[in-house]
Amino acid sequence: MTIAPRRTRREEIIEIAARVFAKTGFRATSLAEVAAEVGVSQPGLLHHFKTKDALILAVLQQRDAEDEEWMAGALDPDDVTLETWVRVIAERNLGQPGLVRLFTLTAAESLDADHPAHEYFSQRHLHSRAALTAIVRRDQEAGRVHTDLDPEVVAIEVLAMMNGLQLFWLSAGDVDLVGLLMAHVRRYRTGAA
Amino acid sequence: MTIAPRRTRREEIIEIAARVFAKTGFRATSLAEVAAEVGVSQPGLLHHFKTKDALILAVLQQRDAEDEEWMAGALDPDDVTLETWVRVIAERNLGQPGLVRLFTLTAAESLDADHPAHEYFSQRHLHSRAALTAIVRRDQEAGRVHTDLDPEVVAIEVLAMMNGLQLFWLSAGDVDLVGLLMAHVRRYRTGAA
DNA sequence: GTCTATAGACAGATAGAC
DNA sequence: GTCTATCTGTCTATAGAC
Repeated sequence: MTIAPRRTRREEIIEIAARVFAKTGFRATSLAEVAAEVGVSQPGLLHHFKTKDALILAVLQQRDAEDEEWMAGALDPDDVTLETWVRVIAERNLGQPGLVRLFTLTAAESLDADHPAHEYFSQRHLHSRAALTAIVRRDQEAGRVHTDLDPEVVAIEVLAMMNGLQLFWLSAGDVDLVGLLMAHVRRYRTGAA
Repeated sequence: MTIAPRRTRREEIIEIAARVFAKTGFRATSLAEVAAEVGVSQPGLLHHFKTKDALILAVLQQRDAEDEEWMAGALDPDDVTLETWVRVIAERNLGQPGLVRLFTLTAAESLDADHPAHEYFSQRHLHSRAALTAIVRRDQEAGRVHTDLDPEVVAIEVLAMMNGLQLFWLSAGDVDLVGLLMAHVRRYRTGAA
């Protein structure tokens, strides 16, 4: 007899906190707001996360873990190309503006060295760049991407474009996130104009 | 006999507030922090700006006014090209990481409709896109940029790339902001690979 | 595991003296 | 134009009952 996969209160808090932090960021959001959304008292919330800092870190790590799990299901690691990688992420983000906003806002906030997620985002940026560089390099070896391009440059360009377009997309609503990204990425293709 | 251009207290406050808001953003920064840096009491600061909201708006508008004035001196409006426009802005930003951070952080914060600068940044984004689109269109007419590209798409791509690269540049320090931007923009050139 | 109560610090804004 | 004093509200975190 299997036990039904019941969502723990901790998981529930993380999910709701992600939504609330996405609106006003970490620093300007009070634990009381999160607690009210969850339906517990504010000290009740602190029973599950000792400090506010611990909560935002748990939120970010949980989201990364879910993304990683989802990516593993959506893409065969041996078969990832720059174009498939970008498409899969962009299409997923399209349906989750709240999460995009959480990361856009928290990444900017965390530029401050005193921010609890400062180190987290520094590492995240470096890790993203390295991971995408590896994908680009393999595309070049397979003849899919121009070999006279520096793979590290392509990687940072693509990531910058994703972040930058997301800000406009969140701001305006007339932005074709997936279309613009794919059009951009196609220009790295061998044989592109 | 000319009167020496004396900096008013109001201007001094705006300049210092820009620096303080750049570190922790608008919402998480207290008026007391700004006042302490200026060297006045917190009510003394509110004598010059009735509310905190009024202060951030004054800061942003002042910075825009200074940028516009500086641009007018650096570029002949009849002679601006995509490449010169991007180079001039990127090289200026290189020497003002604090201001770049102020706009990066405040733009993200202001995605919230309740933020005092929400409308300001919405308009700013639209205005930037329109202005750069016009420059690209003129480049196309002069044969400097591929005519099979949509000028609105080029404009939003370039702005997204600028914003995105600035975030990495602020985060990591190993990012060649000007070099990466110019390399990107050159790909729109007629005759580019 | 969740609550009430509260400590202790800090917020933005106002009143009124000088 | 700048100050001190203060109002009123909010914040994170803790203590301790149930």
